Amino acid sequence: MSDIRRQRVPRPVREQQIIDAAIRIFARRGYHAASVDEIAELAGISKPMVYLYLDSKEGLFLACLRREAERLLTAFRAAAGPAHSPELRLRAGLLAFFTFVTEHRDSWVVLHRQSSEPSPAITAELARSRRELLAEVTGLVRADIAESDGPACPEDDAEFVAYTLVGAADSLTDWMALHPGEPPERITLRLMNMVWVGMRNVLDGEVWTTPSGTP
Amino acid sequence: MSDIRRQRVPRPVREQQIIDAAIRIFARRGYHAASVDEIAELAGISKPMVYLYLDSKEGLFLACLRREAERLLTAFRAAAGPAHSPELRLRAGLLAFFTFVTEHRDSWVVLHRQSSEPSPAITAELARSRRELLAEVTGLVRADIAESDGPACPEDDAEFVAYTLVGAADSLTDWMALHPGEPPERITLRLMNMVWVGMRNVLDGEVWTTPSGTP
DNA sequence: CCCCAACCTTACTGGCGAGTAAGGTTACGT
DNA sequence: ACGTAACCTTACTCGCCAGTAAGGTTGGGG
Repeated sequence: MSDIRRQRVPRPVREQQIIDAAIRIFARRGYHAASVDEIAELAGISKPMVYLYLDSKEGLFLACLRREAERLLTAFRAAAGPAHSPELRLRAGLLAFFTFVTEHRDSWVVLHRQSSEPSPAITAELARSRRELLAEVTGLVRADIAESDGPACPEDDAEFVAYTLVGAADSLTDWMALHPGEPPERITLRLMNMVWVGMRNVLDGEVWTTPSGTP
Repeated sequence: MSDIRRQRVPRPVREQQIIDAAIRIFARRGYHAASVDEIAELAGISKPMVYLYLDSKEGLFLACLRREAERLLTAFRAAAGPAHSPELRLRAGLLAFFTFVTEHRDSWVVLHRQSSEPSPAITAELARSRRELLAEVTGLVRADIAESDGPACPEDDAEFVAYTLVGAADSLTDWMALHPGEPPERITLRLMNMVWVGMRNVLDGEVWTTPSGTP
């Protein structure tokens, strides 16, 4: 009848379309529950194409992981690189992160919310991308120590702070979903506000005293 | 040969054994990849028993969810309840949380690291348990506002802080796995240190100025 | 002693989904 | 024009796993 046959498309383009579709489905269903048929259908293609271009379900997932990890890290570095003080770099990095997640929610889910271990290769790639993001943040925190205090930076305290920041940011991702109006700028602002002062406390060694109002 | 026949055991006990096993497997493999056979085997029992006692795979998962959510919340409330100031209550709550996660890592994974949506009932239960934990933390934060400032507490700022805290704590769970020596007390201390001062900033309304060293 | 209820098993079915075999169609270079 | 390589499909196989049917064992109350 209506001769809308499926458009023929060159391989690199098709690959990206498949990966786009895969990210949506993997994010919705999780790795195991996602079916290659469904991904193929969303990509407007039939299943064997997926296997021809990406080898296997695992290969497809790895391709998603690699592409999105690259994107996020690039965005983060591009934002945090040029700023002048460590504080401003961290701010810019966080803003880039929240912007990225706002625009690519599914990517973040695929990258960071996968508890199970589908296969060694996937576990490794997942670990790698997380490590790289953490390393980036840890670097910023370290830079801050170096600049302000000088010596005696406590070994893993920078890492501790980085974990706290990344975890907070991840969780705030959910908060954003509940408050669609909030712009990434405001969230960044509040988080910086909340965390910047305290970071110094931790990095200078703990000084917590049982506090204010003990009746 | 050796006549170690499987012990006969009353129903309520067996149910708990099955749930224990299920939590381990669900945490390791995720909901979909976990097989009921494997759970049954780990529980020292055959598959039909699982269906007899827990109805279905979904029912089994729900039972895990309910039992562990209950445990965690109870531990949290028991710790946070008796302390005197909001600050001490929060500290005690966090300590209880880190202690719980140290002792029941799998439970936390099952409760909080499930991105996919296996079924409406599971999604609902998962959402419920998270909401309750968040509500508990939000309550502590609110109480703090009320005590110190008085009026004009910003609507969702308490919620914002709660999300930050829970996310940070969750992420620090991974950090703990990397540093097996660290006792929950030290982690709690550092987190309080890092976050307590800044919380006030956020709750009093944002006051962030582009900072210190702008060359 | 003997029976019934609670406990437990082996041995199936049925469907879903990863991966594949075999071949059809269009663009493009010559 | 026409062949060939790139693009794409229909129609399977095969294994895994949720869920079930049918029946075996044991202890404790009459």
